[in-house]
Amino acid sequence: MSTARSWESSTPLDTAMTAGSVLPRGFFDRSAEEVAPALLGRRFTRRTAEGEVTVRLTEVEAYAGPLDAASHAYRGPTARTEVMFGPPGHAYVYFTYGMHFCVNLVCREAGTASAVLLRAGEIVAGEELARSRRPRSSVRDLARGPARLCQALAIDRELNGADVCDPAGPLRIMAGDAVDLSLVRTGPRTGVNGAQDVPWRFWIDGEPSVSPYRPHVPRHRGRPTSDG
DNA sequence: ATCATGATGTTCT
DNA sequence: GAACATCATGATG
Repeated sequence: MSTARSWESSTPLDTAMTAGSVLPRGFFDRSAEEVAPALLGRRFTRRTAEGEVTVRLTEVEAYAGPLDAASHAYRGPTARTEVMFGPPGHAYVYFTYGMHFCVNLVCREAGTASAVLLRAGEIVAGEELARSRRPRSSVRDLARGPARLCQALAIDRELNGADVCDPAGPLRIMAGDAVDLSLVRTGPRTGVNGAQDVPWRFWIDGEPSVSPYRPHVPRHRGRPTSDG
């Protein structure tokens, strides 16, 4: 088949790298659906003055550009999506639902919008700091979901555009630790209102930190009613 | 476990 | 004005 699981043929670009280095920018210079499964299992580290928190990525989602009705970049560049149209290897952070942030890693060359949403991870370092940021959360739920992950890692709009391939930067994606592709599962994306059938959600089989699948349900804001 | 709903502000129409 | 790449909470099984 020409279409089935074409991402499986992608080759790791970091086999010769040591565990302490970041992924090279070239890793991101290909389509989001190729990059997404290759990110699973890798370490993603946030540094602040308080210390570092690291997650092992367990769930991601790919978004393409103008051909993907679910992508923020579908209708062309705007002030919000400017970073998505920029060079690869940078963080696209957006604010949603009036209170949450989500983070993507930008793929492909400048001018072509494509990105991978980081949906969930397992905390592997800095758990105490992560718990202080989400004091009511169980350990399992600390980074289980895209907005929770941003909370645990203290990611907000200040990090929009941050270079995740910069080894000295506040956000780093590390080389190494990729999971074997035999452990990768795929399915429809979560929480999107268009192109839901594209199987561009990727996760590691059996991981407790993977978020439960919910079909998207549009809801309008509650209105005051005249009868109370 | 699932389901329903309120919270909240930015972006785009 | 409506939608939003969501989460916490409370009800229910």
